[in-house]
Amino acid sequence: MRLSRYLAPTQKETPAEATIVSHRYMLRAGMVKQSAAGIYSWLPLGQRVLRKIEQIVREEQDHAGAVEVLMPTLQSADLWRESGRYDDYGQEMLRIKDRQDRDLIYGPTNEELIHDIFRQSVRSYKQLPMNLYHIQWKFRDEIRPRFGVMRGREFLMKDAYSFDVSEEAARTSYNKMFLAYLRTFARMGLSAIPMKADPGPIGGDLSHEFIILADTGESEVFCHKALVEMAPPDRNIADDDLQSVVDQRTSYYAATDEMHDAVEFEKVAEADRLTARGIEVGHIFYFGTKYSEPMNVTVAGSDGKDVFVEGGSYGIGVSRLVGGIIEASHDDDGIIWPMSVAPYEVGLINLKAGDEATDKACDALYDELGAAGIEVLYDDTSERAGAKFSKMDLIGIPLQLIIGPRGLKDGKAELKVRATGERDDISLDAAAQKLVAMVEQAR
RNA sequence: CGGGGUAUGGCGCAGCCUGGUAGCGCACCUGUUUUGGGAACAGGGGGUCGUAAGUUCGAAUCUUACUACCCCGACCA
Repeated sequence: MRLSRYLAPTQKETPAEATIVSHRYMLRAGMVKQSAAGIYSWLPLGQRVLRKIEQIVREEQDHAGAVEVLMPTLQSADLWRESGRYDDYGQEMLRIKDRQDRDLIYGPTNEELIHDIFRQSVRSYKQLPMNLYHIQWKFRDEIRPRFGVMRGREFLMKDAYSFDVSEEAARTSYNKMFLAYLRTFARMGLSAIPMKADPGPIGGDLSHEFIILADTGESEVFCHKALVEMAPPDRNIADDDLQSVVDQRTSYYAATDEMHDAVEFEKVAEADRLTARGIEVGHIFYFGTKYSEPMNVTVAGSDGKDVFVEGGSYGIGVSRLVGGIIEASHDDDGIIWPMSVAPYEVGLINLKAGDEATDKACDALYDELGAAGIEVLYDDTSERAGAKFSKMDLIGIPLQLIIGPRGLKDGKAELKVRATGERDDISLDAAAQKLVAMVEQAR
């Protein structure tokens, strides 16, 4: 993409309302624009990151056997009356009337809707286990939205819902999601720690929050240090082995402040204790028949008798992750995107736009990298060099190729790694090949 | 929802107390000199001062109501 033809309204100054680093950088890098309290427009750079995160989530859900659907944002109030949550959910749920005076709600979550779909379509235990997910905008009318996209009112969430014929089978579904989540976050460069969680209003008795550590996190967390460095689990684990892998991950102490047990924590060797702040990026629940009973969701068991299905739900805050990743990966100059979610993989800086030789060299590399499938943000504007460097660092493009007349005389360009700040001369002829290799290795 | 605050060009702010028809920095446009880490100079464009009503010869400025947004708290993906 040529920057001269793009919408990336970066700013030198920090907007007054942003108090945390991810919000500041998202506004300064021109990724989002606030439209109302807790509601944002996603500008091109933000939209690309959002889509990349969404795609990683999708791939890992698919791989874990979940099946994608898409449910609407608006839902009939009747379904919520059936589950009993129309009255329980409170003012966080946005209620709307249509022109016929029918009650609608803007969905804060989708348990009711998915159970309705399921009960109308699935009749037999033979079709189970089944896990349906979608990635859709949610609305929760928070008392106080804040921290940019970290606690917005409208947010993009992946929510999956598992259906099983027995509690034991449901636990297998739960474990699959548990491990898929660890892989999902690892692919975004995040170390997410599963922590025992309070199931809250969703209900049930088995629940974990996935927390990434960041100084600006909303909750205080306590855990064993080993969890931070733990490698993500293997992608292919036999069903019979799931429990032992999950057990290995949950055997260490890890809890948020509301579930914290100081006595248990004391049993961890002092050098291994970690107290930090964290951001919740995922939350999984097993809730049994909490919805299937009131909504009469049954399948025929192997004995021919109907049984209530055992359910679980699994959420990932996709739009929150955009902020979360920035909180976890930035410096004083701006964002440092992991390659997997970067809006563009390579930033190409033309230090002297308008100079024939420089333009020619840059244009050629832009074409070559594009042809090789690399996503390039090409700064072809006539700004000064310093402004271009600052902007590219602020936006956080992981690899930068800097081309100016000075190096060009010797057939050289400069390759800069955003994360480390390292800059090396590289021959112009070898640049494309080298970049392709680096990008592919880091994807 | 309780407490506090703000609203003036795209962004950051001054002007308000003491009423006289809007200013600064950044950004934007033109030109010149520059040109490797957010250049300098000169010229220029852009604002019904959140909305409505009131007081007044005259309101960004005083009064009232409303709205929006931000911060702290309780609540939450």
